Amino acid sequence: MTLETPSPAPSRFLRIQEVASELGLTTRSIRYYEELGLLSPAARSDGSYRLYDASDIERLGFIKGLRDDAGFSLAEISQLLEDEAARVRTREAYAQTVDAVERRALVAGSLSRVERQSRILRDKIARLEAMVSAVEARRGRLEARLADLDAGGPGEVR
Amino acid sequence: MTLETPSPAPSRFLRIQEVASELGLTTRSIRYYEELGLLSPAARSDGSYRLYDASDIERLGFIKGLRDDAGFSLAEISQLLEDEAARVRTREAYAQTVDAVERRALVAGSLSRVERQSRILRDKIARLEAMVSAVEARRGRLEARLADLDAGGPGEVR
DNA sequence: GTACACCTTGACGTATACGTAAACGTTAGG
DNA sequence: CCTAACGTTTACGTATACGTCAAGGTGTAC
Repeated sequence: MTLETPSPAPSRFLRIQEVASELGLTTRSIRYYEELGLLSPAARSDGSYRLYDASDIERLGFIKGLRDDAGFSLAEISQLLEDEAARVRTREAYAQTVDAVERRALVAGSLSRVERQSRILRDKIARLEAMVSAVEARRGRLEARLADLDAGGPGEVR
Repeated sequence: MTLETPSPAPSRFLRIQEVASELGLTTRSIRYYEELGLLSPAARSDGSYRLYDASDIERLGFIKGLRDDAGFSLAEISQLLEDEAARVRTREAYAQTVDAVERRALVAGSLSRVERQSRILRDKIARLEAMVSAVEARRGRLEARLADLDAGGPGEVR
C-alpha cells in the first residue's frame, strides 16, 4: 500500500516539487533560476521551504516558454524580464498607498518591458517564417522534380 | 600599407574563413558541425583545405538559422536534416544514370524530410504566437491600469 | 513523538558548443 | 624560392545549464 505524501497544506502556495511537476521543470532548474535572479518565491515557510504563488508560476511558465520555445539563453531571458528585485518591490509596495506618481511609473515600466517582449517575440516569428518560406520553396522544387520523374524523367540535378 | 590576402583562387569554391564571414559563423563552429556530421565540404584542395560550394553554404545558413532563430540544439538539427552521408550520396550519385526507381526514392526522401522541417517550424511558430497572445493580454491589462491611474486611480493590485 | 517524504544549502560532476593555442603544412604573390 | 596569410589536426580550456550526491533540517499523518 502506498503512503500518501503529506498533503500540501491547503494553502494558496505551492512547494517547489509541485510547481516543478505542474510546469514540467525540475526543482534544480527552479532553484538555479532563483540563483540567477530570475524569480524568487513569494514566501518561505518557517522552516524556509520555498512557497510559490500563482504569479510566480505564471512567471516560471513564461521563463520556460522563452527557454524551450523561443530558445533564449537564461542571460537573454533575464534581460527580457523585469528584474526580480523590481518585481518584489512592486508586489510588496504597490498595494500600499504609494504616491500616485510612483504607481504610474511602476505600471509604465512594466508596460514598456511587455512591449519589448512582444516586439522581440514577433521578430523571432518573422525570422522563422522566412525560414519556412525557404523550406517551402525547396519543397516546391522537389515536388516538381518528383512529378517530372513520374512523367518519365528529364532534367539535370539542381 | 596593407598586404593583400592571397586572392582566393577564382573558383566556385570558398574556403572556410570566407564561408564563416559570409554567414557570421566561426571556422571553429563550421569544423565542429562537420565533426558532428552535419555537413562536409564539397571538396578538399590538394593540401586538404576545405572547399565549400553554394549548396554547402545554403545548408550551413539553414543550420545557423535552426540554431540561432529556432533555438534547436545541434542534436535536434541533425535529426531534422538529411544526414550528411545521404547528402553526399545524392550529390555524387544522382547525376549519374542511376535507375529511375532509386532516383525517385532519393527525391521522395528529401521531400518527406522537407515536409517534416516545415511542420516543425510551423509548430514552433504556433507556440511563439501563443506566447505573444499571453504577452499582449498582459499588455492590455497594464494599459487599462495606466488609464485608470491617469483618470484618478481606483482598483486593487492584480 | 516518531516516521517518512519533502525540503534546505553546499559542492562536485557533466553534456553541449564552442574558444584558444600549439605544432605544423599549404597557397599564391613578388 | 621565400614569405605572409591561411589552412590542417590535436588537444586542452571554458561558459551555460543543469544533474546528482551528501548532510542535515522540516512537516504532517499516525
